[in-house]
Amino acid sequence: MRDTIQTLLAGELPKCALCQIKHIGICANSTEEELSWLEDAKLYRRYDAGRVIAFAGDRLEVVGSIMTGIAAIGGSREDGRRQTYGVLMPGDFMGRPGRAIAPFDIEAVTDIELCGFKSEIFDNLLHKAPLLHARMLEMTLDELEAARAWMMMLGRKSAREKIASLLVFFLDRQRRLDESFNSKILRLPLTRERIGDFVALTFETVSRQFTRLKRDGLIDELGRHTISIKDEARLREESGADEWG
Amino acid sequence: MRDTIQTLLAGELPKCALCQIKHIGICANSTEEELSWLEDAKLYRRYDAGRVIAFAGDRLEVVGSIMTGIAAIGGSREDGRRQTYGVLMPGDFMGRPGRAIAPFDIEAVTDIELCGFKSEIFDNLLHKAPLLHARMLEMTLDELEAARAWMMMLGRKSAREKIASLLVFFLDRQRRLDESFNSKILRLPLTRERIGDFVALTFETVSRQFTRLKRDGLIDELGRHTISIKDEARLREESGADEWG
DNA sequence: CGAGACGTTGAAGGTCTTCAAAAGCGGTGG
DNA sequence: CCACCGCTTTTGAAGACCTTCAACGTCTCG
Repeated sequence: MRDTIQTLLAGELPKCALCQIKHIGICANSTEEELSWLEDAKLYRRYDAGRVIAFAGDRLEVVGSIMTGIAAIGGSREDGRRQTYGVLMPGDFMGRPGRAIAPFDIEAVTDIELCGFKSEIFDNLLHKAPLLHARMLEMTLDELEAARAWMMMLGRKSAREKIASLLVFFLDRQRRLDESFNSKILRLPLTRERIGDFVALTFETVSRQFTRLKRDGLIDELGRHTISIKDEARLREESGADEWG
Repeated sequence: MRDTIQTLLAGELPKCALCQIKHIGICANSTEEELSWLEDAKLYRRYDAGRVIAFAGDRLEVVGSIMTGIAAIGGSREDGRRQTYGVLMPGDFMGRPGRAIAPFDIEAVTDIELCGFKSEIFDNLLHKAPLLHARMLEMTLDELEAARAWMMMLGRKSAREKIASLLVFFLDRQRRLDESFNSKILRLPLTRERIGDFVALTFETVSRQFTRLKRDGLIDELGRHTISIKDEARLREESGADEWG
């Protein structure tokens, strides 16, 4: 994070060629020409952990790809009930093209580095760059699929299944991000409350389920927010595995 | 339905110009040229009520726009738990472009007429018709937004709020479909069980909530599957209205 | 070290589910 | 036409699961 700031100050934007997420991001399928357009337009942004990047209804001036860190998309209601609708992790795209108003809250869960574009400029690029457009559609369809798989969990799973599902979900995401990574150690930088927002449980229930999963030997907690998966097969089984393929 | 079959046999496909959903469907923004391509490629399909159009994992040979009727996208698990992820109503697009395998079950809730395309042909059209592609992206983004709004309901709403939400949802959809339509009468051709799949409740709980909403004077049931909205304001209020704008 | 946020655990209570029975509705065939 | 069957719906009672309320423990950081 200090590196990035220095880099920005020095005016040396990291090259796309060196980008960690170029093979999974919005730019993954673009031609050299399209990439050069993107490279010219991009601007890095940082958001500190805990910062609300946008409240539902806000204009979102900058859209773009998460490079590092995690953001959460969610909503809340007057009485305080909250629900996380999805997470944005490295490679994911933040913001809706073609509509500047954010439909939901977006919050930086950890520190975030964004490879961003002013939203009007990105919209223009989208129109003149067909492969970028196609990738956008593909990613949106994937997200829709993921959102639907999530519904089964929200609506029909027990508390234990929900927590197991969450762990499997993040484990798979972590692995997808770094294919070489096959560790059983999961970093989960979320408070119990935020986990509850995610799977629609109270933080007390989340806590209880964690202690039971530990007691049953499926997982172990190494440090705050660091989980060791002791029995992945059973964890998957208990998550009601058929979903989110 | 007999009409349609005869029409098909006679080779007289209804013209796009006369189409009821042309202003909301996938073709809504296309140029004359793109429309002519679509018109040449289109083929009508009918599915009877109750028919499973595709099971999760099936190849979906035909994709396209729902012209009349309702389809449900959902999933189920070995133990019988089921969840509906979304409905397809006139104007909605059925099937995922670029991937022939259906990720979820698709079932015809009522009789359906589909303005369809063989999936490879549609994919090709999508590549050469930029406005069609843009519309596809727009519709997918809308669906994603709707799916996320739905999550708040699944995760955080009480049984009563869920049923109220469902009624408001279908009322709004019905009105959007036919702008002139401002009736307080809602046709809801779903069994209690299917409603339960939708909002993640058992059919018994659905039934109980309906009788309470009737008892409280918010709604009335005219006939099987026909609901009169007696107090729309309160129904909206009780649905926890901020969602699905 | 103290304050504040986060986490754990217990007990009580509420909401929804499960199990069960009966009634309503629609279609079919005698 | 009515009796009968299956499917849907309603309603009740019991029970499970999660939440709520409350207290205490733990970690981190000024």
